[in-house]
Amino acid sequence: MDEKCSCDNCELKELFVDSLEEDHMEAVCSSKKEKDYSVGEVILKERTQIREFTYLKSGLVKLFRSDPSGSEQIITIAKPMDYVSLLSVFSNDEYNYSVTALEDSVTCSLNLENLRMMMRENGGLALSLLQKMSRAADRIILDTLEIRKKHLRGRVAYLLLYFSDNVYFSSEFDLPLTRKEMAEYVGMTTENVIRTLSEFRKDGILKIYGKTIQIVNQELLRSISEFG
Amino acid sequence: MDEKCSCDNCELKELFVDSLEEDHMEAVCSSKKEKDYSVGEVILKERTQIREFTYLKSGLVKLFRSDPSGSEQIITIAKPMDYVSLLSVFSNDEYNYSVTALEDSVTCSLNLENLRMMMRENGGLALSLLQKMSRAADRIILDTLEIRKKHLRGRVAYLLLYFSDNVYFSSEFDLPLTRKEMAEYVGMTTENVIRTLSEFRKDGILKIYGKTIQIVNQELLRSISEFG
DNA sequence: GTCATGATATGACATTTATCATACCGTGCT
DNA sequence: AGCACGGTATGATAAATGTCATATCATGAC
Repeated sequence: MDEKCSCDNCELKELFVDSLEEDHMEAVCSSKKEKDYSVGEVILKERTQIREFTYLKSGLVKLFRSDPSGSEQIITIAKPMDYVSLLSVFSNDEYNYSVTALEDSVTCSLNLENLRMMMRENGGLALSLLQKMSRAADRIILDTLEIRKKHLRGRVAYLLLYFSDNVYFSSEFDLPLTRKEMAEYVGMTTENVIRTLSEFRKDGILKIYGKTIQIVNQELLRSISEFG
Repeated sequence: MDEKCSCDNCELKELFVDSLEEDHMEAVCSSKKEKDYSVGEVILKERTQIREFTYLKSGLVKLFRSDPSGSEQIITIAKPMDYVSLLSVFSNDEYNYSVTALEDSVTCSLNLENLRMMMRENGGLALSLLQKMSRAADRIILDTLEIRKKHLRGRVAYLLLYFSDNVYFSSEFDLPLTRKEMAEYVGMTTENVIRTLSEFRKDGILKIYGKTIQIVNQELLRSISEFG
């Protein structure tokens, strides 16, 4: 909750900047709600009313669905600008997925009705937003298909490379997920995630110190991800 | 290819009707291209330039991706109003999926640049379209997660019920997919699709006459789909 | 510090699923 | 008619994956 207007250093501003006149920008800025979350906190919960359009300013989050039986499926891991609500904000009354923070995160929310109104008045804004959200949905669909094609080793490799290439930009990083969550993301059991990581370690592909992963043989990991 | 304006009986018209003034509606109508496809024909091909916004007026299509290795993954089966291009039209230069007709189908295409322009000028249209496309993308994501949770029997049951409940509205229908395509959709092998169908027949759940399926024990099929 | 708890780890085993071989059937082609 | 071809079908077997049991380790609560 920031009283002053902090939109100037918000990455989402680029969407609005060409689209909105100054006075509208003021309106956006004054109605927005910024919130801080620490690791593990729930950002939003499935089956609750959608009243806001939420996007991620900083941090890392997981989107997931939970079963009556208690099991969870992770839909995607999203970083800033990957997560600008999801499509359902414009087609559903209730969220059909939950979001929790994997790292300390900051979100910013706009009143959904206001945003709809702005979009109606300003097609350029609508189009920009559509494009952003399309990219996110596209990535989810393609990633899911990609993962489904692979065997266990390929799935784990894919996930590790995702973090290395797209989130941390380093061959060494701290996993933001537990082994269980990794399993929920790529659709396998916790034991098999652990086993596969151990195999990679034994094969000299990784060094593992608890949650810290160091990718030693990137070539090999990449070829396992693509097919192995 | 229709010379006269046939938009009056197009289901998509509802999107435009409240949004566009008469003269714009004329523009849409005159620039649109309607095309007929018969079973098996390619409607669009992945890795080709996106120049049009395409939606399905009638028929049934499959969206799929193909591998260098030759294997195909079906992303979704879509009927009219399920398929209004896909999100990528607004975020990509090239299609990342192909579409072919499972039944005789009619598509209608608008020039994408024109549509963009209309959306920029008319936020209401943009918002309506966003909503339609959101629903489609949402369904793909949720279906994929749903299918991933299930075992073979559950997957086949789910697929059969999809056709019965959402496409043909009858307990007896002709499968628009080969067994191989069913396998490509739900992520299993052709042999196992066939085997599972045979099991269902032996268990008295289905009657099978080639491509014609009759669901005899719907209760049981439904419980297998949910979990069994 | 001790305890409880959940995460990580590994092995043995059961189950599920894929692969390979083979056969049959229908359709279109000549 | 005869043939080639792709779809359907089934069984035997191999491979991949899940389940269950158990152990260790780290962490936070008290």
